[in-house]
Amino acid sequence: MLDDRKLAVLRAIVEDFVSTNEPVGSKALADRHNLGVSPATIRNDMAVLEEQGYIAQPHTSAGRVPTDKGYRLFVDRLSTIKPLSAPERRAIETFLSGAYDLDDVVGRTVKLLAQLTRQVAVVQYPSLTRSTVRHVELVRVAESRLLLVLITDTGRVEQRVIETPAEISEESIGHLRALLNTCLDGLGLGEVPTAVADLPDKVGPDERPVAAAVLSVLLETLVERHEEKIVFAGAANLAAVDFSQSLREVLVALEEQVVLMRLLGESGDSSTVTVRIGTENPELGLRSTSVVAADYGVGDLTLARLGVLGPTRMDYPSTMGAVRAVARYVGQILAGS
Amino acid sequence: MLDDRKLAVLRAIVEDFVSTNEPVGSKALADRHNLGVSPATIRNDMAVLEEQGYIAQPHTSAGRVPTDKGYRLFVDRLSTIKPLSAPERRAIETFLSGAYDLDDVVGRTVKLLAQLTRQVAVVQYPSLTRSTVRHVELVRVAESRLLLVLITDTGRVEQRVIETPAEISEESIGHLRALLNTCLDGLGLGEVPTAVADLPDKVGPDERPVAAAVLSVLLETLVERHEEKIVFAGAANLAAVDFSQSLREVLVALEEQVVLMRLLGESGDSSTVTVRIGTENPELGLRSTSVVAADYGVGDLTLARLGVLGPTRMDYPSTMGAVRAVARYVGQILAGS
DNA sequence: ACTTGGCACTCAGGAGTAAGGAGTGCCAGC
DNA sequence: GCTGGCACTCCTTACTCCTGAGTGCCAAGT
Repeated sequence: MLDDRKLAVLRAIVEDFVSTNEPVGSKALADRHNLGVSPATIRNDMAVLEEQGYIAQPHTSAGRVPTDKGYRLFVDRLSTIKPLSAPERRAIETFLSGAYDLDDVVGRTVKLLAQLTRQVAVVQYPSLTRSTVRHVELVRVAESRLLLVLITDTGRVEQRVIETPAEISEESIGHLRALLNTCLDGLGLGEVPTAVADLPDKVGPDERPVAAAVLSVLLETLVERHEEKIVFAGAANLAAVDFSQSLREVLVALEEQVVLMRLLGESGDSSTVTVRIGTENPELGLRSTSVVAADYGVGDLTLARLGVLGPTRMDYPSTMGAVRAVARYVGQILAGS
Repeated sequence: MLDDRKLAVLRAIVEDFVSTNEPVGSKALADRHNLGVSPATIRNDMAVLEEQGYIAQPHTSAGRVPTDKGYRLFVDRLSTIKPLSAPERRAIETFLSGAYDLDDVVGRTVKLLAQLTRQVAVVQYPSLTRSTVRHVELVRVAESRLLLVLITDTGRVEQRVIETPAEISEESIGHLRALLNTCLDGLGLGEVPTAVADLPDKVGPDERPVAAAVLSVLLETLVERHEEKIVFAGAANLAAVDFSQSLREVLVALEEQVVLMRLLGESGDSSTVTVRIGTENPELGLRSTSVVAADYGVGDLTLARLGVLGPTRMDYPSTMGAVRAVARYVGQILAGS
């Protein structure tokens, strides 16, 4: 249906439009790319491409602009992910390895990705549900107040205050702490609820109310934090490209955790980097943006996702390269800490 | 120099300009406010006000617009902070009291303030240096790895991993923990360094290297986290008002922690709410924005600052009211937790 | 059957012009 | 010292015209 030359024309249109941000015409194409044919021939090809919905013209006598469908074809078949340069890789590595806790890793990652792509970067915190328990700590902070600290293997630390129904001895706390740790050590957080279900039966009757209180807070922590945390950076980069009046809509969307969540989407099945273009996007108001996202994790374990949001008119090969590279390095950093 | 009527005229100009965003003329003033004089008289007053630098006209034959100096006079002498309505207060209270840890309090506060003022809200995390130690915890997470958890009275929890030079027994850890807590309990964080200086001398020779390692990490934590964390929300509100091309500059400034820091400024000496207008602002690129900020804290103790950033053309009385109210409620919430 | 040059046509965007109107400054009178 | 009147400024909007990039189509060439 579309021969090689027509595909080459489409690729050229995408590339030119991305770099110039202006509708590209047949003459310009013939000049800048050596396709070996005359503008008239290109015009014929363009007519076909337009008929098939890959390109469109803003108004009758203007050049052509890729449609979402056109970008899709470009991403799927006409481009390859562009790896970062060696200096860029080194820069990423040194910048990320300077981080000293999870917050810092995530914070640095999102800034880095924003800077690298000159777009808005979005990073999801490593999922709690897929981590395992490294340690549980109980600390008495007042007569009838405990602090529960939950440390996971991904470096995440959750803490919650527990109001106990009665005063408790240091002894009881020690007992409970030991019990919890033997019970939970190394368990996936998803398994915690079943593992601790019988905890109150294992302690003496005096300690039972306290154990129950601890338990309920522990479970609550797992549930409430299930709504994952997610951050973004680089909003200023939005102002650079011309988003006309929809800029506001984009900013609104960015400030809504739930929307960001949906934006990154589900873990991609086959390829490492997934791309969602324009109207493929679930959100209204983000119809003119694309999202390039990838999973990151330690080894085979996927922990969360990160990605980039920008105008549909973006440099996909480079952006995909940056996202993939950063995802990998974050995984490495997390594995090492 | 400026009689009462001229001040009234200035006030009217500020109010009208804030609500309409258009240069205000003498006729409109006479109509909308009943100043009891004719447009011609107002014109004479306006000429004086302009000569003194309180107002300016964008071009000959346009209405007048307040200058930074004019806003300053308005804020200082012509307006009073507008208290929030009872429903608003209730909404704040219920919304904030739903928070369950410090991160959540700060997160909710910044969103709330942004929504309330329809501008960009900025909240600084409670200062570590002014808090006191509530509890120090040492947890063994591996053979030669400790986790140091520092809990302050403001609910802030800092944790750091310590690589110990040698293996250590649970016993030693317990000893060190006890020592640290008796040493530090209730102390201001600023006093910690001197208080723990002689710690290695108090333990047995075997434990000395471990104690030293713990100590250095503890001090490091205090220092590194001194660079305060600060967050903002409501960037979308910027897009609503017309910032022309400087929007980008504002967004850039917002993403820079240091700039945000300077923006909130020093704790105000006399009044509760401080206002910095336009060029009074230290940052280039924020020349057309104003910052309304206030301290918040528990009781007499100032913990940090929060505020709002918006166009110089903002509703100062309402904004100041919102900032003051939110600051108070955050203090209450922190005191209660 | 495809490619090519030629040509008439379309239409967005900029320049130039004109009318309208809001607002001012000044002056003379009360 | 306030007020109405009046001439003047100049921004804003609307309208027109023109230019040029780009197209679609056709007939001729390979």
